[in-house]
Amino acid sequence: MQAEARPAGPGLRERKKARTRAAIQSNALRLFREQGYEATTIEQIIDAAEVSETTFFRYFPAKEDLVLQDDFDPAIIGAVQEQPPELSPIRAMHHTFTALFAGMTPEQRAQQQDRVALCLGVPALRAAMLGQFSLTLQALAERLAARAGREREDFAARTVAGVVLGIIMAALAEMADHPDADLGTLIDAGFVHLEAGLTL
Amino acid sequence: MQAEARPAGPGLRERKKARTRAAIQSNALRLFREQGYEATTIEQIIDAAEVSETTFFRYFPAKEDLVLQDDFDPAIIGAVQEQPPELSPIRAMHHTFTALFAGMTPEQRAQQQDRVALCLGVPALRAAMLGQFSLTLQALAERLAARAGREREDFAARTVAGVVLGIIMAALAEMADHPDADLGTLIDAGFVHLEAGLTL
Amino acid sequence: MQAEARPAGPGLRERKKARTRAAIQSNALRLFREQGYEATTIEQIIDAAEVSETTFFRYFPAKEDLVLQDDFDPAIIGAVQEQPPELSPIRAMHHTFTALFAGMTPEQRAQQQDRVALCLGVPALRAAMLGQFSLTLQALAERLAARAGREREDFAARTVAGVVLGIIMAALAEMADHPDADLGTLIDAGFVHLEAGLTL
Amino acid sequence: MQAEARPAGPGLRERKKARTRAAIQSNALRLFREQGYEATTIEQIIDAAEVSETTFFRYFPAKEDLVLQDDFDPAIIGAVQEQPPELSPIRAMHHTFTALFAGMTPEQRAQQQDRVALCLGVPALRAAMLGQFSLTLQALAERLAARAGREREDFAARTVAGVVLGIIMAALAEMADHPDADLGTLIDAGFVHLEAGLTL
DNA sequence: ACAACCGGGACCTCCCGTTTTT
DNA sequence: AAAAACGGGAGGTCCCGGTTGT
Repeated sequence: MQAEARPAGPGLRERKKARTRAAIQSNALRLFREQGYEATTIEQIIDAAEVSETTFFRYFPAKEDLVLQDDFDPAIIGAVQEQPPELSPIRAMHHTFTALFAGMTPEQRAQQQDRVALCLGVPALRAAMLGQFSLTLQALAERLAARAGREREDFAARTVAGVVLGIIMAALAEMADHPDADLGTLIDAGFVHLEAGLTL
Repeated sequence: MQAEARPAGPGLRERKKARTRAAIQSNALRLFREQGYEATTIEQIIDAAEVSETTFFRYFPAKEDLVLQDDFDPAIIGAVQEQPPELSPIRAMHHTFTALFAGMTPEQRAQQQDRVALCLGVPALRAAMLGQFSLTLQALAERLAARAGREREDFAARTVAGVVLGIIMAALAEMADHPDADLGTLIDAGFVHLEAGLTL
Repeated sequence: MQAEARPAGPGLRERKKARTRAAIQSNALRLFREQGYEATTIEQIIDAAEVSETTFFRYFPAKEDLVLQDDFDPAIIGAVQEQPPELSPIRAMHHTFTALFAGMTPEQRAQQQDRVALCLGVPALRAAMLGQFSLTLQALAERLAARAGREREDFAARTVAGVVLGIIMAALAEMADHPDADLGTLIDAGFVHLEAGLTL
Repeated sequence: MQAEARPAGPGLRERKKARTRAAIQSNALRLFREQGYEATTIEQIIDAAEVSETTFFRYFPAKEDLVLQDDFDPAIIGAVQEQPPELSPIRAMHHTFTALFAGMTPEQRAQQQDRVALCLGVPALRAAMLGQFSLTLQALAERLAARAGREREDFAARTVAGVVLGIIMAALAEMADHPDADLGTLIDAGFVHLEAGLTL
């Protein structure tokens, strides 16, 4: 009827669709992270998102479509933004992680320790965690590229992001052997080693 | 056991097994190329390779192993040994990859390109491939530690190995956007960038 | 058109409903012919007919209701009418097809050849084409019965119609092996053979 | 090795397969009769036959195959062989069907009646059944050609086969209107009419 | 009123571990 | 010991009835 009632935004229908879609995808990505892609069933996803199987397949015709667009855990990304722009990429990342771990409460720290131990112990979870790395790499590379005024797909930025994730992988590998080590300390040591030239 | 009976190569039985294995895998990769990974059924593969289902599952416990079980990781490990001990770890790894890609036949190169494209395109394979990375990391770290006279679980060696894998991950991420890029060239560029200080 | 107000015929609303109904059904039958019954989804039909799903189900509560009343290709039927009544049924049908193919332009001929080749090549289409035969048989039998002054459901008329369709099936089967053969020639040869007693 | 151990019959495996297959099909047809085709679910069938869903679909890739996969076509082909070679093709086919229907037990007759009624009533089955006709035509034509010392793809033989199938189609069309008519009688009448010149 | 959306359930395919037959 | 058959369970498509938004 009246024109000004719904001035700009999409109708209620559109918003509801977007919410449904987001609910499905975010729950799915969370489950993938927790259990792995293969280990997560559609049924678990629809239970978590509280939609029917039919609705699920209407939004995502195949399971893999859930992964193709990325959401992504923004904690690291956010912290990168905070670093002063004059820092070199590696130093910026080093500071990022230092700040990140310094800012964690003991409970968070303990929880993280648990989660890491869990992930390392269960092969499916380990694979899932690593599987997430490609998303993280891409998101991190984009932030680093933006920070340096480069384009999104810059390969140099990807290399930096890859090296950072490599350090995290090394730290995780170390924790598999020493479950009581501190992740933050290991990552810090990795950066130190990197900045010292990776000699042995 | 007896040494002089079959003096040099592997025995006839070994060779036959290798042939069967190669027949299955090459037919599978061809079908994957022609029809896609998901669209190819195990039945088509065993028909093409003329083996029974039982035999198939003996050689490849899961479908994804057809793509993932590679001769690449052992090849890397082996090539590391060949590098002169005075090279720094990173330079040694850089040379290792240069030599590895230089030594590949065009067919091997093409096959690798196919496998990488396959893995990047299929979420299940991508997750599985990254899952392999933790094994590669461990094996590589052990070789680097041995080379430097350090103990197996040395964290510094793991950091180096992690950084190397990070460069590979960056190269793979790049190939997801540019499928026709050459993996060897990308990895080389990654090392160059690393050795130049990872600036942006 | 209409003489005074709306004297006898159905009102505008009725006519519009009939048009909608016909649009849905004719599109559906066309798609069934082209792709087969099972292979055609309701969504394709409503897209083709440009109606909503709701409307569709109002007119046809179930998919199979689309088939129960028939439309039917009237070219052959029309041509049967033209034959002089003193011809025997088989001779009349023979002449019908001779006239039909003689009256075709080269383009029509080529197009028909293409369509036949297409249908024969795709199993779903072949089944769909044969599926139409029962409708054709019924329509043809009715015309032949009317022509002979018999009732609609006369079994003898159905037998004649069935035999005619049998000849067409034989011609189609022949074309599956010889794609460049001429359909009209084959059908003519079939009739000649039939009239000669079907000896071998 | 030893010859007399398993002299003639098929191995235990084959017999078991045949039993499984028969158990599935007979239970399915019984349920179809009791409840109708669409109203019967696969789950009910596998419960009745005590097999798993997987096994069910191994034997019958689609639900409609339960009705269509018939022993009828091979039976026709076999019976053609038995006819004395001096009979004309049409008379031979006529005798074939006469013998075929005469040789059926009342149960077989009833089962056939059921299957025909089923096929005629369900659009999906009707289309699929007619799709089978092209296979039957080809097989029949080959037998007729062999019988007359002609080559496999002989067009005259195909015409005879087509005409025979045309008579069957006419009989089926008749049964759609008169479900209690006897198929054998109708086919016989069709042949009689054909041999009398198809007049009306 | 009318379209869009959602939900339930059937059908069907595939992978892969287990059991049976040869 | 090799092959075949079986079983369980997940993914994915479709039909169609009921509800909700416009």
